Amino acid sequence: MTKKSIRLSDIAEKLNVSTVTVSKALRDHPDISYKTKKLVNSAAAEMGYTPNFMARNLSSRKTNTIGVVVPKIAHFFFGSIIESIYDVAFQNNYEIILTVSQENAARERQHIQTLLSMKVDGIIISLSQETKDYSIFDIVKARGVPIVFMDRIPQMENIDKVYVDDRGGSFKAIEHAIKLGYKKIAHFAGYPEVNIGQQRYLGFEDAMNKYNIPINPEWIIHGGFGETYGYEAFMKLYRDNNLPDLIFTVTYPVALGIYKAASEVNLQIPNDIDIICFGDAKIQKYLSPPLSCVTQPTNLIAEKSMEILFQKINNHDEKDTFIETEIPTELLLRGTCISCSK
Amino acid sequence: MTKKSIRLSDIAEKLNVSTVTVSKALRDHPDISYKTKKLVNSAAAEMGYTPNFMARNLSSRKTNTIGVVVPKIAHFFFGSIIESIYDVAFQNNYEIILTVSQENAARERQHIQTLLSMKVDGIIISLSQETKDYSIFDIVKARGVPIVFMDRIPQMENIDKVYVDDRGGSFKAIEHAIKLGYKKIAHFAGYPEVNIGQQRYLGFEDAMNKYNIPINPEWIIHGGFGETYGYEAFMKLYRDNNLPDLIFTVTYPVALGIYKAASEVNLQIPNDIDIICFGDAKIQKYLSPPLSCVTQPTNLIAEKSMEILFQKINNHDEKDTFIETEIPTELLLRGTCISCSK
DNA sequence: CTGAAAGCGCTAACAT
DNA sequence: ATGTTAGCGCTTTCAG
Repeated sequence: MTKKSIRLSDIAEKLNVSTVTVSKALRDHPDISYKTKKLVNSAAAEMGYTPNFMARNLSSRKTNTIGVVVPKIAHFFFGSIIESIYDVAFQNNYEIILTVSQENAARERQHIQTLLSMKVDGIIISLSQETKDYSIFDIVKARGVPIVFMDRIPQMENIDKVYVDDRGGSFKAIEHAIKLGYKKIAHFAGYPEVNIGQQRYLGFEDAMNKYNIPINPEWIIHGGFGETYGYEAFMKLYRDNNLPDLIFTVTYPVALGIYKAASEVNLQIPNDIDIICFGDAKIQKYLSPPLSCVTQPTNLIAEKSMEILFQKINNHDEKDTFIETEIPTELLLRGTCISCSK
Repeated sequence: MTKKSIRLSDIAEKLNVSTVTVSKALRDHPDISYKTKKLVNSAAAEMGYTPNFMARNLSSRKTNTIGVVVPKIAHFFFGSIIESIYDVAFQNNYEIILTVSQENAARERQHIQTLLSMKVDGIIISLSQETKDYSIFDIVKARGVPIVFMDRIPQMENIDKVYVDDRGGSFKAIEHAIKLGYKKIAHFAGYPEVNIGQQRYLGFEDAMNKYNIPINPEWIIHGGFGETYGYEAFMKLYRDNNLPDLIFTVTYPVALGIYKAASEVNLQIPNDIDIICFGDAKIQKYLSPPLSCVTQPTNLIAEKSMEILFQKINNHDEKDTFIETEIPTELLLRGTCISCSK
């Protein structure tokens, strides 16, 4: 069994003061004299005192803890975002309770319940790709727990959200490609029900329309956000002998799938088939050729989300104003989509 | 302010029973009749009851929570391990408190303190690369909190640990290379103070010695575990006009740095310079050529660590037996180190 | 099978 | 500047 740890009262007894004095001294409360504080602190250090968060939180009703819900971890985008969130939390003396939905809506719901049980001070969430039922968010709201939606956001009114300029970023990529001379452009579009799938498609459409390039419906392929989908979608077009000149993918793993497929059927990137994707990952620069993309500044997404959350946690008067932040993207050209050989 | 949530006593009052009855019913305690349980459960659901973890844990002295400390998140190896840990935890109804040391020893220490404060039932840790002071682990031990060391383990006696067969894996890789005909083999060896650096070096040495191949000290380069180090170490050898035929790297990011450097100076992999690395990452198969490696089965590492931890949490009698598990590795040959053109 | 009493370790509010 | 009282919401005895 876990050994009994030192309590406030143990220190108090030893010093012949009350527990309240110790409690206040340890928290640097102005009530307490410098001398007493020093005494208490050294006794605490000497005795190896560690505060009990459960007790502290129960009586203070403040946990200094933020709950985070993400669909995945072992993925560059979410990995980077989580790392930034941890950095910001650490700087502000907050702890993170990280939960992973594994793209599963039921699990996501359960995690949110747990976070409420844990009395987190606020929640940051990026939705699973199958989340349709938003009722849990009403519960969160009813509890008065601030929640910020990040990147994968629900179609709801009156929420705080941070997302990248998916539509504008896609537009930039396609416009660039068109100016290069590309006309036969396919889009591997992920799930249209998820906001990022939808918005990125719209950006694609905007650009095609602006330059009066017809969209070939056979070249708009829906599926997921992963490598397998990219691989298979490519193979289908290849088998049908219906390959475009350029493929714009909704995420970089989808592009990775195409790299694999192209190499298997001995097609050269970027000459035989060119690619550009949405989403930045360090590994792209090690690919051959290095993959060009629309960047998603993960650190900005994380920092902005945390900033909004802290604001909501600290100013409860602002309960009825909602903050919506769009993070700008940039076109990052590497070894693909830099010229058109067609 | 966070709204007041439903309490046990609210349900009790409504049902005209005691809070104890409600508490027991909700936890499916055998004391309570089926009829009462049903009544309580439906009332709880209807009223939107969420248990308060703080209160529950404070009185029960069990948190069903495991603390995890890792050096990084946005890294394939740790990302995968963490994901597996979350899976196992979820299946066993445990929560994870994940903390990130960012390879910083002071931060790591502070995180461990926090986990103790949070009264986690157990800890799983992979050390930062600069951790030298092990005294905090004595505190953990004194508190009676089970702790399992994983992959990056300290040089301590009487601890539970899980690690991959670094030495044997390295040996396998180098032996394979030698049999291919390679003799001029360099090793980018990371930090020799960290166990993985040390063991992987020893495996390299074992193989070289077994086949009587002299080790060129200029080709043993120490540094870190990241891309920059790989890049710079390679560039140094290149500038000195002192390149080997094959480089064995301590991690895959180091190999990535070499890919980048080689491409900059127009050297072809694997013909001009061949590579093999320790550590598997999905992206390796998308490199050109696909990078061969010694695998580290992340799921096994995670599962085994959790298994040991649960065992320690549940059987406190086994306090003085320590479990040491070595996870076997395999050689995964892709596009490098598959023939020797020298 | 049910409930009354006590307390987990801490902090907030109110004295002194 | 320090202490007293009360209570956070729950579970654990132990009595009925």
